[in-house]
Amino acid sequence: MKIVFMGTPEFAVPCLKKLAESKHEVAAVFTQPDKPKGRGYKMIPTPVKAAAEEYGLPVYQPLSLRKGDDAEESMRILKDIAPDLIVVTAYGQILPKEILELPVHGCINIHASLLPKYRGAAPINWVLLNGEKETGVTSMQMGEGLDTGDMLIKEVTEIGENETYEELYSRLSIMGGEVLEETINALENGTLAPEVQDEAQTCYSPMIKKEMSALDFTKSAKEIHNTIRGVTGFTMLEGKRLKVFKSEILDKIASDAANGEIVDEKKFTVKCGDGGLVTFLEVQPEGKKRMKTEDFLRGKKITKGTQLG
RNA sequence: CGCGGUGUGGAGCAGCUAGGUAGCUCGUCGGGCUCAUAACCCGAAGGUCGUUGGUUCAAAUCCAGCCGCCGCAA
Repeated sequence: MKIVFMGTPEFAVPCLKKLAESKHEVAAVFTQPDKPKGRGYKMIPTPVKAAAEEYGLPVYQPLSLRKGDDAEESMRILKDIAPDLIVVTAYGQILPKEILELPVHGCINIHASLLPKYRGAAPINWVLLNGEKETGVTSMQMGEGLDTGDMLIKEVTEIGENETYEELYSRLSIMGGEVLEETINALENGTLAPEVQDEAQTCYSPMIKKEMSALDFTKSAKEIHNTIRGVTGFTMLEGKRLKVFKSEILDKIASDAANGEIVDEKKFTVKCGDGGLVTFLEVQPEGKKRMKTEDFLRGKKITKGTQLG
């Protein structure tokens, strides 16, 4: 089949690789325009662009597919290619109806959740924030609504108790590639069984905002742990920002410490709102590298009773 | 040229804004103690102080450029 791929972040790369290494022809790759990013506003190519270039695939980066000159240009290119299928994985743009209906087999999307739950932009974060026990990847036939299309293939995986966003993200992206492969095989064999999403079970996962990662020690140990896992927590230690990448919940309950107080300066354990205790395992001080707590504590002395936040 | 921080033995840091040949916690190696231990005691190895140039009798410490890493911001 002649396929056009659309995707942007790291998550989409395994899908692109599967396609590029398959017997199918990847006629074009669409990805978001490069953006100045990070210190010094360096222009960074999107991960998908970088991967596409490794395979020598033609890359297009229209500002928009819905309006403007870029949209018209893109439409012309797509019509010219006349793909049998368009695969979309975390592209970051809404496709207009003309494009959805252009390929013979329409457009297929790989989504990082068990639809119809967690439709939307940030399913992986929200699954962790909500402390879900399992999640997965779903492929679907794209319709006009956001993540509302008929489901094709679904794969489930368990979430580890201390699993973080980064870890789950990379696992799901690999699963995404596998689900895509299966979906395309089934499509070719005519064995796909589209399933309509049950609207009653729907829930959305909106984009993450910066404030959401601030640790609120009046909340329970579980909520704090889930915040750290889902969006990376941060708090203030002696007036400086401290990011928290990894943590674990202790079985013990704190005695009489205040919320957000360090109760074990040897392990960096903090008391939470419900009396539960959370130990930070990996942190990053302002202006410093990310490091394990044990390394951090070698250089920085913290004392029992210090208040965070 | 967006703002700011930082670069010191294997790891994390101090020292630097009062220039004078490097220190702490941990790790490593050797030995000891212990029923035993990731515990404790004694000892050792290991650093061109990111890089280039400048000031100086003398620079990790002052000045300039460069490189790298990080926070904020997008």
